[in-house]
Amino acid sequence: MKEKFVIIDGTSLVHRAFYAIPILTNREGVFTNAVYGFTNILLRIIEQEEPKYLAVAFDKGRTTFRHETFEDYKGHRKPSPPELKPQFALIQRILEALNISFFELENYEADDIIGTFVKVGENRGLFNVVVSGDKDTLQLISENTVVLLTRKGISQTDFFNRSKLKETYGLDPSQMIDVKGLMGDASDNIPGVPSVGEKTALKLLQQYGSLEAIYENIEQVKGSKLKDALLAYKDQAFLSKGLATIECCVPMEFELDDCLYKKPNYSKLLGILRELEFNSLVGKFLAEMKPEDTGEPGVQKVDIHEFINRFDKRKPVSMTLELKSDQVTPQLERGIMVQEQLAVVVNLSQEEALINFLKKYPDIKLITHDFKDIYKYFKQAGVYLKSPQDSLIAAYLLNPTASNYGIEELVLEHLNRALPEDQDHEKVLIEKTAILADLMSCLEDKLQELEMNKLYMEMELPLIPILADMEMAGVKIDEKVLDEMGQVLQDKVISITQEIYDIAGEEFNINSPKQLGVILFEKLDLPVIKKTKTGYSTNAEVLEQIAAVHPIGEKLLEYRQITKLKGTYVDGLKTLKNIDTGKVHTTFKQTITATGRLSSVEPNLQNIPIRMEEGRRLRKAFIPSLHENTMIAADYSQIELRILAHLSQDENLLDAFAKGQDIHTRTASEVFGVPMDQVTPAMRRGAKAVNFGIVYGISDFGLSRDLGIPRKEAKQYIDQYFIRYNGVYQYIQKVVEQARENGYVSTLLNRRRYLPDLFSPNKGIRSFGERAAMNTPIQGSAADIIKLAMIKCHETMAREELPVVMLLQVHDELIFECPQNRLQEVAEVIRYCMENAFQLDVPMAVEVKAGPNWYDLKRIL
DNA sequence: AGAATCACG
DNA sequence: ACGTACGTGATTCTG
Repeated sequence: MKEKFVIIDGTSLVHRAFYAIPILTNREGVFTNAVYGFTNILLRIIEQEEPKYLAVAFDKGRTTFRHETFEDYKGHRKPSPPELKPQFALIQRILEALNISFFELENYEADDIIGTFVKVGENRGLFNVVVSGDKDTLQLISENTVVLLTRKGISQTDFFNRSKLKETYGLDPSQMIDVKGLMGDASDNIPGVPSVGEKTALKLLQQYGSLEAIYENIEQVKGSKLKDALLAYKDQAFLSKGLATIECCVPMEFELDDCLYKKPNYSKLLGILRELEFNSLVGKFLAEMKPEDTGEPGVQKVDIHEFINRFDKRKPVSMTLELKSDQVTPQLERGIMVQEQLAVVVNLSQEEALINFLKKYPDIKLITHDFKDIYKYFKQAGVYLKSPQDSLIAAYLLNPTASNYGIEELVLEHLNRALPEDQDHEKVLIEKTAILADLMSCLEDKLQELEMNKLYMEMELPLIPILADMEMAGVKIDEKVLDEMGQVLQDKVISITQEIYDIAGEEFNINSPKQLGVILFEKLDLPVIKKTKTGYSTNAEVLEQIAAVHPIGEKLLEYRQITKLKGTYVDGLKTLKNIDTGKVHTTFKQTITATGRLSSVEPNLQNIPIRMEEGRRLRKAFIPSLHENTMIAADYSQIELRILAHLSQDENLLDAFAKGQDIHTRTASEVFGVPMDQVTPAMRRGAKAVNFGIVYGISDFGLSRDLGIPRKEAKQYIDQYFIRYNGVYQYIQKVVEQARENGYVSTLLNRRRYLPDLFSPNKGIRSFGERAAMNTPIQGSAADIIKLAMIKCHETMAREELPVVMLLQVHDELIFECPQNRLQEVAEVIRYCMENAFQLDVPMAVEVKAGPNWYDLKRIL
């Protein structure tokens, strides 16, 4: 078996890939479709052919013509789309990382380099495999050279050797250039003989053998038109043949050994693949990597006692815990601690030693990845940990829109290094824990550089135990309230279901938008108002319009409302209520949102109904955990518009807040040009929608939809708003402009969000990025401020030893419970902390309410 | 797994 | 002439 030399036509494969793969960009807006397609076909060929030697050739420079003779056709090669040039650069980086040699030579085409390699390969007795999308390369076929031709697209290749070529075209390899000479090649700007296509060219050559022979026997050629064409374009035919001939001795220094196929440089490769977001390829290479490829120094595994004896209490300890998660009492499955070369694995049987160790050294500097769980575990065991570092939080701050904050991914991204793959789960855990120290110091450096250290150290880190305490505290649920509501709702569901079936004249699954669509728009023949990707839209907006013309609309709206309440809230809350505590213990996620807000899951307590009275009553089920306690809800009034006033320094907006005016009434007065005392409720409603729109990154379409007014009118509102609040207009322009310059936007406390969408070629996506650029500084700054308020509340309450528990955060409000007899005192502290969390150029107003449950709340401050 | 829908700020 | 409000999570249906 001869050794294989695989020679790849990089240029033609990249072009094929570009057209075959749908547009693809990474989150920085870089086009990657050709890179992706090319890399995939390259890897597939390597896998399939197992080459000993491998080389990739590219065109370079003005390569339109091999021989600069053809005056009439001195045109240009079809220009590459502008997106393709950067992709070539990326591909060359990938090839470098793969340790694959690639070649390009000024003024030569890839074909010529390939021809030269084939010749070298033949001389050395190798078996050559040429891979190309270009039929020109078929001329290189010989006993020891075959060609793999990509078919339409790139997903498949056709194999050509001598006999396959004969079978397909009835010709020998050397005759392929004669074919080109006759028929030409538009994509290569080879003219050929006009009116001669593939069929005619093949027929002529099968008959006569070569271009020369055809002209020697030109009188015998059948068809006078064909004969005339051949004679008229004789010179052009021979020139075309010359153009199609691949040169086999380009002047290039080249050692075959340079092309030896080697293993990739994994860390470099994974770095690039990560950057391009080729996650499936990242996975593929992670899987094939061997531990020795990373050069990771080993750590020494010792038992917990030896660890305690040998560790240095001044130096940080990395820790990861595997916990069976229960919000209140997490169970330890395995714990790992690493300090420099020292590692320990703790299982359940040594739990006590672990806890005692941290009891003894509670101030030890911990490096963690998700400290909240660790804090909760030790708190439950009676140990209050301090001074942590948290690589999860740090990584989130560096890029809040990442999809994955796993240790492996972060190590790849930030350290440009891959963790070893290992079957042994424990080894992997030790490796992951060991690398946290390196990862953390890298993340800290980056935070420092972006001036985000304060945000990290003084806001997000101190927030972790506060969130943990809230989760562990939980909110007491009065199940009787839920049961009663559940029963009422259940009865209603049954009767409404029946009514809907009666109107529809048949039974169907009302929960299925698809089936519902058929009933509404086909059976009942109601007007189709809106369509979704998959069919008819049946959302509330549509149903409301149907309700105006048909009784089924009203019923469906009611059905939706009731089943939502029953399913998501009544039943959902009941299943998530903890049997031991009688409470629901939500989990606050600190690393989910793009803007810096928290999110709440299992259950989500940030979306308990309030807007509709029927749903709002659910809040009666949320009660204080002790009889003597009362619920407190403190919310910021108009925090986002106040932040807008601060950020934009708009005189009108600043003035409105300085005077303590109702902001929507003031806006109505400005937009509709009437005095404040003549603003009607309808005007105020319109102004409120405009204010919302401003915060969201306004469009006339959105506003018109929200208010149910013509788009033109909505546009007038917006124009008028921007005339009256010109500072806001200037600010929004500036934010978007700077976002485009920097690629990111920032909040008051320097939280950052990158916005690659701003650079999308897709206009829709781009406008989306622009609206996000407008909204994020506002929403994100509000998130900053309430987080500061939480810290300030927590600190003050601890210092003053107030008997109050923080239960929930709902974006602009905080929920607490405290003994009824301390209510006034506690409420004052809450309001003070919230109003003074951060100094804006407008006053901050906080409303405090209290009551026996989350529903019956009365204003007390 | 993704789409559709709807609950919240 | 497009397609659009910003940020989330839970449930249900469907391919």
